[in-house]
Amino acid sequence: MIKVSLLDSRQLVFDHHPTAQEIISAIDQKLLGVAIAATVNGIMVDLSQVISSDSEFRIITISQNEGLEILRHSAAHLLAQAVAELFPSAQATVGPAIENGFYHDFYYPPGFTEDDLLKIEDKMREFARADFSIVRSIKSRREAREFFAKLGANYKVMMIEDLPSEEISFYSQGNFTNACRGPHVPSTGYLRAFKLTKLSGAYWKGDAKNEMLQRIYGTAWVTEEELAEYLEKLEKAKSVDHRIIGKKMDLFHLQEEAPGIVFWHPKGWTILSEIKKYLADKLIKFGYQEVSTPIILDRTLWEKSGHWENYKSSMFITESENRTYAVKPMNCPGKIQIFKQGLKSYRDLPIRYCEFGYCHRNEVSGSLHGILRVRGFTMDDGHIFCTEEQIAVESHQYISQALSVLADFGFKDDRVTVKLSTRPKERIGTDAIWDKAENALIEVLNGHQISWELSPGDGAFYGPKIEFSLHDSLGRTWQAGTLQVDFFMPERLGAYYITEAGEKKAPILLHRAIVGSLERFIGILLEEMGGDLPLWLAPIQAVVLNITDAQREYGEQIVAKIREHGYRVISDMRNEKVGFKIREHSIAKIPYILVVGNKEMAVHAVSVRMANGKDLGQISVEKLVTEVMMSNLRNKI
RNA sequence: GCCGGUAUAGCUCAGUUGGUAGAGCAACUGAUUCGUAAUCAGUAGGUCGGAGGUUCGAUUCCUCUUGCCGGCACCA
Repeated sequence: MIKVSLLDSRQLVFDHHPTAQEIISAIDQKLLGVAIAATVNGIMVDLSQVISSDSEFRIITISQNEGLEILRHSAAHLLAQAVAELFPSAQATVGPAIENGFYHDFYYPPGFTEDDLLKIEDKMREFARADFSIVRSIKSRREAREFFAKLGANYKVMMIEDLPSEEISFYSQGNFTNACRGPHVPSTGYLRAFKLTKLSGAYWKGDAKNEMLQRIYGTAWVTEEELAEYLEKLEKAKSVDHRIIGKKMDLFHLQEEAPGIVFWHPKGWTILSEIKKYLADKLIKFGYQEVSTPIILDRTLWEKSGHWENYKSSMFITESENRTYAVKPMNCPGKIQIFKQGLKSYRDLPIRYCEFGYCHRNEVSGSLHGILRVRGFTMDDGHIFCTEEQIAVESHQYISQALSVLADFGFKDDRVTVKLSTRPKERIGTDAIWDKAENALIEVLNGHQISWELSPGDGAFYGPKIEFSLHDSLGRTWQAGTLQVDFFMPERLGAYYITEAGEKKAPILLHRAIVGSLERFIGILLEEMGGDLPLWLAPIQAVVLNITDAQREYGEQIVAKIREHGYRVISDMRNEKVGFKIREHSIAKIPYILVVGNKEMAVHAVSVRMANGKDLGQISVEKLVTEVMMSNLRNKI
């Protein structure tokens, strides 16, 4: 008895080894065929190949993800087929499956328009309805090259040259044939739920030095329901976009005169200040001393540090009285100047400075994104001057501290991606030093109960780094915290300490941040919480509203009383109905809505309603501020 | 920076063969004094992102430009 498991968790049972055709006919076409794949002599193939040969084979089940990947890859082929039909001069290049969908790149200098996208999608549906069989065949490298050369498909010829194998598999559907590793669904009719989503440019081989191709993105699912669900999810994610929340909650704005530099409104600045206060307090407890360094520094300092050479084009430069200055893109050269004041002994190390430095980087225009990627940002920057022997302990502490801080904001391990970025092509220092630094970080990472991944070549020019990344509402990742080992900068800037043996030696510098840019962190936090900030971060923590003018004076007394206890409270004594006011403040996400009417005034109390609609009933003002709100404040999250 | 979009009232958006613009919400004024997510009526509000061009006439067509959006590339 042979069991065949399908993606929708049905099982088919055969009393003999079924052929692929038998399996396909046993599957209700309205359900799913892509669930199955087969192995022939242990090599995974797709059913179209099995149909074309009489080999013995064994049915295996594949995971839903693998099935979807095959489906999406086939959707990319369908897209290429449609483009080939409608735009014969467009040359197809690569078209892989990606998370939630697929894309395909084309060399097509005139460029596609959004109208073209609709036409292409229609053509794809037409071809899907035609239900072309997808048939696999093999060509030699020479045959493959000739095949594409005849079509004038130069990019395909280049791709063939790059393939290691001499035997190249091809897939045909209708009159469209493409080289492809496969596997694919058996026929185009399996593609039922797909949609082209966006149009973009992308560099050939991902290199900005190469020509730009046209990239068409799409999404594909097994069923129409799943497709609709996915599109709905995307819509929903848009509603928690930090840019929209920021506007609705009146937190900040950006304007044309300062692209990428934030105007913080009172409420937004309150959030930033609270986070800064929290972090400053934590850092003191972690053994740091807070400092502040100049925002504008002479060019010669940046030349010594190496930034002038490496990042001049993205630094803001200013001149005065024949001197050239740069607005600081980072805080380390400044902090090194503080370290250099006075003579330091090995006994003083480690020295930990922290600084909430306001840095500016002239990021290229296309990279700006709300407050997640800006040109002016506040870093929770910290620098540890230490000996080589202290690297491990300090790094270890940093990771524990970073994880605990992120957890305080509600980011559990699964919301955080940890990466180790190693030596880049452009770098300073010898390989031996890089080996040492990278190995030190690997050891530290392995000493923690966290999963991490390697990101080769992504380190800074002066050292490797550990990165903590967070995700936005659409799943894009943004770097937050980072720890960077730097063997070079203190030396370049002439910083040293006196060793036990009485010699001068440059300290190791650990650059580290936990939330990174406060701007970015707030953006992510807003998206993560959908704007529902915990009490300690809420810009306005309570609002007192009256029912009629009779309680106006009483209401103002309550406001004064709550404010005395240090809470951010406002009054709303407008001549409006209670329902109207409650609605407004609920939308504004004020955690405590306090209603005062004659009943409350009589017993010196307030009626407490939470923003989420929960009614706590009448509570005395004293109890509210000393117990109810206080206990909520203690819960960080 | 590159590719493709996009910019209309404080906000969200309408506005097609080119004839100087509308709605809802917000704001303001008046009435209403009300018990847990929208009381009613009225008023005001825009050199249609900026510059140039075509035209008798441009929010609309063309060119340039700036910001923003989605990707690509970049991210010390």
